[in-house]
Amino acid sequence: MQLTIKNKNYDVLISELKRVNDNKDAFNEDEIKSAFKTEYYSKGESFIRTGDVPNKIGFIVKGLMKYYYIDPEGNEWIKFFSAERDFVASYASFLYQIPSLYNIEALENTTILSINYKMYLNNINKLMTWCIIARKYTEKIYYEKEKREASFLQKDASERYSDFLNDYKQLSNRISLKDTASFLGITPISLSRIRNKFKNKNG
Amino acid sequence: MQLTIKNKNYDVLISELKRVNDNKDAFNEDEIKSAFKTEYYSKGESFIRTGDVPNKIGFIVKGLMKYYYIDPEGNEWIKFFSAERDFVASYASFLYQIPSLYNIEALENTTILSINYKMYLNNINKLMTWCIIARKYTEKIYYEKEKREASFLQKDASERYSDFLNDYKQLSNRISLKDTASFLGITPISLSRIRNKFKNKNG
DNA sequence: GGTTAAACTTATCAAATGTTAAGGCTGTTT
DNA sequence: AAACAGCCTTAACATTTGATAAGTTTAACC
Repeated sequence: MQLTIKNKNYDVLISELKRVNDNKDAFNEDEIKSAFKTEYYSKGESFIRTGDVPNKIGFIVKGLMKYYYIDPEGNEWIKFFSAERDFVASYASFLYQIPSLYNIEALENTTILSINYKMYLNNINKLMTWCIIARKYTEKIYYEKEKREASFLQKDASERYSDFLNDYKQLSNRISLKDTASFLGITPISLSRIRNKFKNKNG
Repeated sequence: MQLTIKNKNYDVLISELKRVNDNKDAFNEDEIKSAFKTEYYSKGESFIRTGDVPNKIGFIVKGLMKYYYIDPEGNEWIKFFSAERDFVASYASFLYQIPSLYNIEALENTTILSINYKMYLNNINKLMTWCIIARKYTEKIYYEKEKREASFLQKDASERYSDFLNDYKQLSNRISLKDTASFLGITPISLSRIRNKFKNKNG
């Protein structure tokens, strides 16, 4: 029974890897199973803590996680959300094996498949397919950062909120106002005001 | 004579590629010369224009370029500066072969070595070394975007300006107030006020 | 040398966002 | 049921930033 569930988890990962690799059959289940282990994180538990050197990358089978910085005043600033079929990692810190600049924490009970640094290095340096996948993943998250940069440069908080509702349509109702504000780089109070304006405009 | 100059240009590129590739000798001059062509851009000329599908990536031998969005009101918002020994590209658009979302323009007379899309694809898909270099380059610019995201989330304009002076020590006096403000996501007037405050504090 | 255009500064007022404080609502704990 | 904590809203005031306008400096051009 447990085995069946685990196989399903691996199926999700394999189908995602295949998709990224242009649906070429470059992986078999045994390869994946030996590299990735299943882990569970309850709501509120951390996948990575600020200051730790990350030793793994995860793939989310089910659930939702937030990435956040903590500033000198102790405030959280969320840089990213990851949900089903996303990878989850303090990526730059993992690559350079330096302390993570941010926490990654489960917002819901979350199931992941994780691969450790040693296994990652073996794969990335020896297998062209893995290198392609790693590069494409990096390109994807780079593109997301680039879009986010553009919105910080050009748009005010109202516009960024409006974009957030579009970009994270399905996810946005799983995320609290406080966390949404944190993601937008404003205070919860400011976001509450913005919502109020929207309500008055559209109602 | 011209040949000598060109060889020097290639030397800079080769040494940079070697550095990225952990100083392994994976390139020879002929390989590089057949892939990269020398181009010159005068101050004010564009390397890529908004809306064009980028057909090349450049390596700056000498000079300085700015990357900028143009918003609906016609204002420039600078996302990045590239100078000597940097690659220069509308990278995401180049990779996906979609129209560039921003302009890249020379702030000084600039010499680059450029590689076109076809040549890039040949190399990236066949040669492991190129794949590694492309991945590392992507990782590097991703890391820069990540730092920039953190500063937009956590810091106000004064702090961002102060960080800019540190991060771009050598470059900052080659960049105008207007362009600096644009890079920081504020108006030139606002930056002028911030400078004034700094002056009064430290003088 | 004089003209012009662009860059930079300063001032004033308006709008957006932060800060502090208070109160309501919800779900949890005891 | 009562107490409590966390989330959300609202209000009042302070600060930051934007918008407009005017004036100065700088640099380029004729």
